[in-house]
Amino acid sequence: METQSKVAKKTGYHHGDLRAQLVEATRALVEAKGPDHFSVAEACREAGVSTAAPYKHFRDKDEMLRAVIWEGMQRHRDLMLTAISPIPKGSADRITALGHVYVNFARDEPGVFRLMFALSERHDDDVELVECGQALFGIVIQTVAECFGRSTPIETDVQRAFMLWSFVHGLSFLTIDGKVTKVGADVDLDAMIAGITRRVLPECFKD
Amino acid sequence: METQSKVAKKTGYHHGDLRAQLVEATRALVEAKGPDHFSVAEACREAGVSTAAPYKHFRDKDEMLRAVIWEGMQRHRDLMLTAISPIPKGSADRITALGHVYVNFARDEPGVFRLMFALSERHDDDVELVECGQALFGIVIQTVAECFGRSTPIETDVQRAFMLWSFVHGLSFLTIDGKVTKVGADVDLDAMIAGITRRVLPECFKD
DNA sequence: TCGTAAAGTTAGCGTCTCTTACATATGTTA
DNA sequence: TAACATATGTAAGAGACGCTAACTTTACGA
Repeated sequence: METQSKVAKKTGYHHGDLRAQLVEATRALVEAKGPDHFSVAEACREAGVSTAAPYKHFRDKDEMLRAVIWEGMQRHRDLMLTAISPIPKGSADRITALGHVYVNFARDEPGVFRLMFALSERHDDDVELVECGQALFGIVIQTVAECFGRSTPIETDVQRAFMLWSFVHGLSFLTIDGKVTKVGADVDLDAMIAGITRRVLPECFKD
Repeated sequence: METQSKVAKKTGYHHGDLRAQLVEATRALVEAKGPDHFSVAEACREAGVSTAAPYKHFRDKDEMLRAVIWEGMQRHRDLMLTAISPIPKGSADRITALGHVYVNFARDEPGVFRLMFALSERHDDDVELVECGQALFGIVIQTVAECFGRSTPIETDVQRAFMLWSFVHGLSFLTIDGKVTKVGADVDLDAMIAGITRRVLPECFKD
């Protein structure tokens, strides 16, 4: 991840990189006020330009949000790959590591997380984003397959991966929506993820 | 097209029940255009009244949405209770039945479902809604406890209930966001729910 | 029958998105 | 340095929306 606003060299009239600056402002606003309370005008104020400036870099508001989504997906993918890289292939620890990254990302960047998944109806036609999402799920499938000693996944691997995905996805939403605390139960996220991994991939825990 | 509300009797100047008519119009618009593309003005057009009329019945736009959320929660709860009532207490079938109701509700009313859970940040202070959500989760906890022959749930029941909730919650979102089809795998929702129930409550399947 | 409150209306303010027309800075070419 | 092309920025405004204020119509009980 780049620290755009710092790198950006303002040359007086021209910004060094207004596009990046606007994306960063958008991301910050989405986090601060929620995905549906973001306004282009406010992002402009933040970046110190007029309200028309963004339209030299983005077609419309949705394209600004898509840029934020795209960067978020890249970050998410990098975090996942980084998390599993030191763990030996075939280990179920890789699965729990992926689960932690998933939930942590949601907790750290709830606004972007929502944008990436919950509010993506209007971004379905963006091929790049759809492919990015598929790649993300592909990592999970691959990791599950490796737990069973397969280099190419079979159907049951996909099913198990989807089960795991559903679980951490739901857990993420319940967490960022405050349902965890609001429900009276004190939920241990780590134990939760470990528990579900053990239940979905019991064969990998026969030690 | 006029929304023919069931109760509303138009008496010329006054509506019979504009409030109910507006809630229904709001619900329909939320379903049709998504929770964040709903506008008060459009609901007014739909109901055939001026744009100022809603403010005699609702404090603001959010309160209109909250009314939709509240009705949705009531519907959701009724569906759950109806689904488990014919199934004997203690049967794990009750759990799968609850899971089906959950996912089906999300699939049938994705807009309201999103509103109820994903976008409830601003509605957290509404005590009535929070209690309604707690009651909903309470049903699941109670049903899990019954599977173990307990009438009052213990901590592990809560943990298991939360696991199940996380799963169907995530499954619901992935379904309505089209991730199920977009991911290449053909996912059988029924098998998915049955599978997770069996994994989270294995003791109940020792037949 | 009259007075009042409830439930509508119109008019309008401020804000938002996004477009159009125009202005300014920079690099290249001569 | 002059002139031009390109990239970038500004100013002004159309149209939609949320919401408020003040006025009007209707229902209903004293």
